[in-house]
Amino acid sequence: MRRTETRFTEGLIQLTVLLSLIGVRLDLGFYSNSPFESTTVEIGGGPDSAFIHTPLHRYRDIAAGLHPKCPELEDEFSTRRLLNEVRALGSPVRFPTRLSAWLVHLVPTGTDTDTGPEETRGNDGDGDTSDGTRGNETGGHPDVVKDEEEGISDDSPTQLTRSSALEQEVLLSNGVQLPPGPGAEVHSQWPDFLSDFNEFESLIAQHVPDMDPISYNVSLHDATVSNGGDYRPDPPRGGGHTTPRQTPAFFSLESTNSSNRDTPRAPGGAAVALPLFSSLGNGSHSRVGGYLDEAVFEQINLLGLEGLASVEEQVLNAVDGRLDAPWLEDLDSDSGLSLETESRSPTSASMSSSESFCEGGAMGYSSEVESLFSNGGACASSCYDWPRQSLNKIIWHDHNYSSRPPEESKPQSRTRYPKAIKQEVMSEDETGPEEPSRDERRLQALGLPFSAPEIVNMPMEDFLELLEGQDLSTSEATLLRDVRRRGKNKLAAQNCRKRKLHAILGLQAEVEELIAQRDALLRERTCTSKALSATGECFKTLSNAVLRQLRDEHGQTLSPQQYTLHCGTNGHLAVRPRTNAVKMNTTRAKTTKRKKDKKR
DNA sequence: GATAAATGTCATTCT
DNA sequence: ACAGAATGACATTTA
Repeated sequence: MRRTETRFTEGLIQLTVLLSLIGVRLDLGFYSNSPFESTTVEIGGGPDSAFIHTPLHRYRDIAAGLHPKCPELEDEFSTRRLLNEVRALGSPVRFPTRLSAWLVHLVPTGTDTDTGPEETRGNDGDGDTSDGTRGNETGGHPDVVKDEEEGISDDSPTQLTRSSALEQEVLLSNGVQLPPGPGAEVHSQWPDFLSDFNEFESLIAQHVPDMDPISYNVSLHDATVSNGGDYRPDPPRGGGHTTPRQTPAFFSLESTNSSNRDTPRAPGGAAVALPLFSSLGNGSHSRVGGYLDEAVFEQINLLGLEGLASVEEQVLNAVDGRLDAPWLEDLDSDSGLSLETESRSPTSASMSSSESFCEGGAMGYSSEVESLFSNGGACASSCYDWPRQSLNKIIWHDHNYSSRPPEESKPQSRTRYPKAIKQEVMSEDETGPEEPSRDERRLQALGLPFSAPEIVNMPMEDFLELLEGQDLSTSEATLLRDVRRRGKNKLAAQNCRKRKLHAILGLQAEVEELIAQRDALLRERTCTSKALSATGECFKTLSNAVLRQLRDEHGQTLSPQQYTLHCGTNGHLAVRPRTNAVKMNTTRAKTTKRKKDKKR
């Protein structure tokens, strides 16, 4: 019977928490790993009994984030603090790493291909020198490094100018010749592409660090580059290799029917290379290194095939999403989402109970909850309207529930309960001394020279001496024992209620925190999705532009409807017929679309 | 007087 | 064995 009651009541608390979450699972699992588990009284013996029968004061201690007897518990909160620090590092939406990639080489078709440019041969050589030059890619470009560090300024006009200048410099060093031709209008679009490519850069950046900035063999035997634009000066041929500061990484553009990738130049084909000037591998790796993996390339390939909105719109959406992302502020600010709850709770916990109570107790959880409402929990508070007033009203902090003299405990109780406050004011200031309790009256009736508080609080030894030395009758001794027992039980009941209240508040605050966290994660996901979509659109546009520059063996342009650029997981760019890709990706696209529809 | 909240008390379990 | 803490349930007090 007793066990059932305990299970029921504590189960109600859990149920309340779970219901409050509405979809958010409050995982109290870490409690089970807590050192408290060993001290938990396992009455039922069932698999969940360790949790169910955990006394409320243990929740209190856990919620406070610190337990004087179990400092190991801090490990669990240190994990949260670490998470907070990681999240404070920034948003995955804005990738600080600078990366520029563009088509540098226009290979004339026909006889010119036989005397192919130096970089075609040099591509192989670049691989030899890449290791030594790679580390200087960004080191030689303080501006780029600065962009990496600042991260947000890389789409500024000056950045584009710098990219163009750097591009020319590399071209000169590579001896790339760009004959003027009718493709000028296409080349003039490169700065725009590069600008739009900002989002895409970071995606490639995730893979390039592991790849030597070598020039991959150009095996585009079926593809050539059309005549280039005239916006770029003609660098001297045979310029040799790249300078140490600007080691380009060349992605191979290869048609899928190319049998030999390693062939420097396939017969009848032309070489084309995409130099990748990257600030990668310089220690200033993207701060979101873990966000992008191989799957991103698949996403890009998918996105590139899907009909998305215009590039400008996508980019603007991404930018807007970044600028309007309140979750960033949440992460940066000391919001309710802030995991500083753990860092502050110990502070309040370490505070003596007398401090927290005598000074009004408006700290610790109260401030945390207020911060939840004022900062982080905008959505949370709107969706889950916790009664703020009630929260503020009943949040108090007594991390020391042990027995104390009633002279100390009574004011606490009066502070907590308005009725008691009035009672105190009336009794002491207006109506004189407080009315004696029933036990007090009984003691007075017996003529015993001890007050009830004295009997309750005196040491057991003194109490026993009192019983023996006063020559009391059995009933009198029983009365004294009862008075002492009731008095102690009264204090215990008060402490128990405080603990229970505090535990509920702790769980309530935890729920608030989790709701705010969920809200932030949802916003983060939205922003990331926008950024990914924009990146895919950029990639699509850039791919189309690249394909328009290419020619097959018949001198025909590669139609973007027929071919597509494919990002390999190793960083390779390959030209592939679209039919296979469409077939292969259609299923994935449908799956993705179904998922999106489900979310809507 | 009814009601809800606060508080006290009892029974029980556990340390 | 006993004191005392903890706590659910119920009783009492109070506004």
